[in-house]
Amino acid sequence: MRLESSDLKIDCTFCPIRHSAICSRCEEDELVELNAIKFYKPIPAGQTIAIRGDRLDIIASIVSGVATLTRAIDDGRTQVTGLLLPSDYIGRPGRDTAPHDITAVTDLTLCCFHKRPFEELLARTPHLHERMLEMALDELDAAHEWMLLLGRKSAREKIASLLLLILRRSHIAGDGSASIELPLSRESIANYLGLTIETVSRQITALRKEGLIALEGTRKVVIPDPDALAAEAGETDA
Amino acid sequence: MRLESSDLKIDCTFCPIRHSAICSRCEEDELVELNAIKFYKPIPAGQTIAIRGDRLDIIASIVSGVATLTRAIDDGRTQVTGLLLPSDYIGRPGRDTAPHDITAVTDLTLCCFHKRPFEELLARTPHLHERMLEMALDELDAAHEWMLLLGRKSAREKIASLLLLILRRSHIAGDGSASIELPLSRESIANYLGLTIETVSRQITALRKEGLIALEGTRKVVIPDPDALAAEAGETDA
DNA sequence: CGGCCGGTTGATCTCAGTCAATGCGTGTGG
DNA sequence: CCACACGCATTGACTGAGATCAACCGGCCG
Repeated sequence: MRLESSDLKIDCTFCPIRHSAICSRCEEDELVELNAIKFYKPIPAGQTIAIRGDRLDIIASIVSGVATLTRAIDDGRTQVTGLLLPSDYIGRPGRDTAPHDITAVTDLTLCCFHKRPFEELLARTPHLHERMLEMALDELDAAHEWMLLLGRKSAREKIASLLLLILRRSHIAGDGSASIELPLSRESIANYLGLTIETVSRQITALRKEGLIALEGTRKVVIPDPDALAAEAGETDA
Repeated sequence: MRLESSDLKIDCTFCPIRHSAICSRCEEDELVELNAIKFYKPIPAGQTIAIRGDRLDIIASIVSGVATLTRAIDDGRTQVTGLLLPSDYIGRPGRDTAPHDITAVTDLTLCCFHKRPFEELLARTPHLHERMLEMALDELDAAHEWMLLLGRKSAREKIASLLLLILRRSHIAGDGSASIELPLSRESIANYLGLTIETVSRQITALRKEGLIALEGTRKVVIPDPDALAAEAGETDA
């Protein structure tokens, strides 16, 4: 791993992820301790942050930007197993190596901690521990949801589900219609949905021709009626 | 949820999952506290333990038996999102409702805790917290591995991978060959692998005809050469 | 201007799904 | 004790969704 040196330090009070990241349950005094050992790290789009099996001795929250977790089979098949958005974290207390490849999709700002001091702090800060467990369980639920998508949904349902996922996580509560910016390339989308780029392209075109979505350029998607799209996504529930 | 009353209580010292469950990191005094609030509950095979969205106010470790987690779409499509074996746990501190259906596949013995007292204990027992976080992260890794399988592997690779998974988790280290007992019906296997029962059946037959496995009845599988099967599973790594 | 990269579109193929029949083991009732 | 039915698994014939192979388009950069 090539994350070592500190740069600037921003007061946690003004941090955009202050109330949703691993630190969100921390009191002032706990924040001070975290602040003492944190350092920011910018990562350019496209850069590999970790490779499966690599030693990884930091824990880091995503302050801004998007990253992916991927697993691959040696013949080139690849599966994106997770999408990391601001407030999500990278790295594992108690683990020395990365369980997947981690790649910056867009330019990224990370709020990093070296593993050892972080683990020490974790051991005596239940608020931190609590929040990390909660986030891990949330991620687990999201992974299970995605397993349903990968194992049982059609290509069209997969695309619709992805668009809704991104819409929800960017929660720009428009009155009815909404528009989203896809952080992922067609190839990454395919690898996230367990499809090929051609199928992704075709399904997006199909949804466009049916008026369920509109495209502005190749990355911006307008969703005139999210509920109609949800019906296409095979959603029963929230 | 219909888990309320206590039955017999076994001393944790003799518990088969003492060293792998959520309590595995606990000291003697911590075990005493856990013991004070625990109760065992037998569940017959086939019984539904929780339904997605249901109130679930226990945390429970599986002492013996096998259970599945499933997510479903209303039209009948179903995905098994997790296989729970002895030492795995059910329920979530900090969550009131079940995020998936939980079903007993075989007869089950659960070691249960009511949520409130458990959470209190958790808050002042870092060993417990630590272990739960570790287990959640392990489960997350397993889920990501399974996403690779669901999104990218062929039917044959899926079957081979499942057989190896069960072989490994039952770790009856045979010298070379090995045999396993499938806890799941063909239907559950299909729902775990994102296939249909017909495809499962055909692929098992194919592996049998090629001598990669042998069947004894419909549930017992002999694997003469696990490495050869691993090659069919599309495995690069451990 | 030309090449490259990412995306789209088209033609064809194939793996797994669907529909349907059959086999097999177990438990039930005559 | 046998007959039957029911649930689970296997096998076969056919179909179709999505993969594969291939051409093409448009923006960007050298």
